[in-house]
Amino acid sequence: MAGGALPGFRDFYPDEFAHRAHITGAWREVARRFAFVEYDGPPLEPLDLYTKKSGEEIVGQLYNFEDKGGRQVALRPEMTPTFARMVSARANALRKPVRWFSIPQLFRYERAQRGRLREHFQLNVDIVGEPSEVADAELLAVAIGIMAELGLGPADVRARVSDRRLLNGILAALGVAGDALGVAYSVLDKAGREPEAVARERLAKAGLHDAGVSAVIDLCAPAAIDRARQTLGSEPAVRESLERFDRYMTHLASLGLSAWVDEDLSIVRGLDYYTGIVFELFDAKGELRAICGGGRYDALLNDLGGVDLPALGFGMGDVVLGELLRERGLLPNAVGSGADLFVIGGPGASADGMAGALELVAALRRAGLSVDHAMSEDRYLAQAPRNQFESAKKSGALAAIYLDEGGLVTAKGLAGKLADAPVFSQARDAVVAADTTAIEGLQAFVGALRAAAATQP
RNA sequence: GUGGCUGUAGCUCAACUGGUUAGAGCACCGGCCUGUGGCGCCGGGGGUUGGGGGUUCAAGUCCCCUCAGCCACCCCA
Repeated sequence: MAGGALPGFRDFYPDEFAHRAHITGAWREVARRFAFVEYDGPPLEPLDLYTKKSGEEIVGQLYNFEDKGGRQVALRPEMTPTFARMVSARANALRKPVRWFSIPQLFRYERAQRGRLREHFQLNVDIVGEPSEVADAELLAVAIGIMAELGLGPADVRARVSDRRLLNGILAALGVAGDALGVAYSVLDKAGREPEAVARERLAKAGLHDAGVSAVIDLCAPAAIDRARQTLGSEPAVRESLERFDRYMTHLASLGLSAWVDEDLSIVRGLDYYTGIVFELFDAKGELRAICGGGRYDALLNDLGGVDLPALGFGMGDVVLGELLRERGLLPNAVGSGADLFVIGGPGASADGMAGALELVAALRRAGLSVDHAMSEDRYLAQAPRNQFESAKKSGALAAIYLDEGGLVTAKGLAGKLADAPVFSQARDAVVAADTTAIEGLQAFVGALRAAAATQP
């Protein structure tokens, strides 16, 4: 279809926006529960904020252009450089540890695919100034807490954890060095996605002998860390990292997260700025891309902002997570307007005409209620009542309200059958005059309907 | 950036080997059954069949280009 959104960009119709709000709402709620505070930065940044550290080749992945002032700019592809700048600028003034989160919309100029668009929303959660592995456990607890908040369990989502320092120690103990080191990282990163034979060939080509090749291949297995505990525990290069990693696992257990977590040395995380414990969240079936990834990057703030503070964080996108929730039927159903009340005509409608309806609408809204109505004199005064009820019902409103006989306004619930529909009447003049008792009565009536609707499937 | 598959109303799909003004259900709008029973009935709007070019008496149907989507690479978020 012509005239749609740009490739890789999404239109959020109300139904889709409700899904997005469901996800971002869970992000905010859990971040708040973990005592993180929200920040944001500009969506458009100087291009060199991203090229300075990553080199010119990253420009191919950026949504960049020259602005009218001749500046080279880019839509932000990630939040970390902005975050690093903001923290660095006030590093001395900020109370440590810093615990911040943000929900930026990020952009990349890449070919769109499933789970991978040119734009997405990504929760960023970061901790700065805390070297203890308790902070690492806390960080993963946030990510898992979000999964639980959205209705996902350990059978749906797995957290895979590793430690770059531990991996480095193990590789050193195995005698992997030089060119082979980079290849070993690549092989681990691609574990399960490339044939073992190809991996072996690449390792051999990098100068490893058969025993070394097999040793690296074995690291891809889930039990690799356990094996290292037994065979390499006494190696000085490994022991310290192993002890730290074990403390981390103990903290996760104390936080009640053991059921979610798998040790897995093949979690390397693409970019090499990670320096310690790293993790990723995947759907348990392994069909989708990673839901979330993060870890410790103790050197990055120094590199980007010139401030030497330990830091760790993760990013969690809305696209893959949304797909998983959709598959599991965990996204909220579509709703109508969600209005509390829909004003329609009634026996008393003709007496006061449209003015009577609008005065009632205005009074109800001043009382804080959400109010919809037909916005047409024809429909209000002339349309058959049953059709007006039909319209009110289709709008998604909880109740219809109309000018009744005897100077009353009557509200009638729209869910279920007529015989069961709750009814509530008040003197019209009292409602329009904002009489406290009348308004509170209506609010209580609406509140009861809302509570009843919330228990429906 | 490379390769493969797909592209008909808002959605799900029809249209025999190319053959009259491209149909249906759902959704939407209006009306009716003089107060809604997740009903019913009548009517309506909406597609230059993704776009462009070509072959043909005739193209949604065949060919080419292009755009978009999906998938696999690449890369990562």
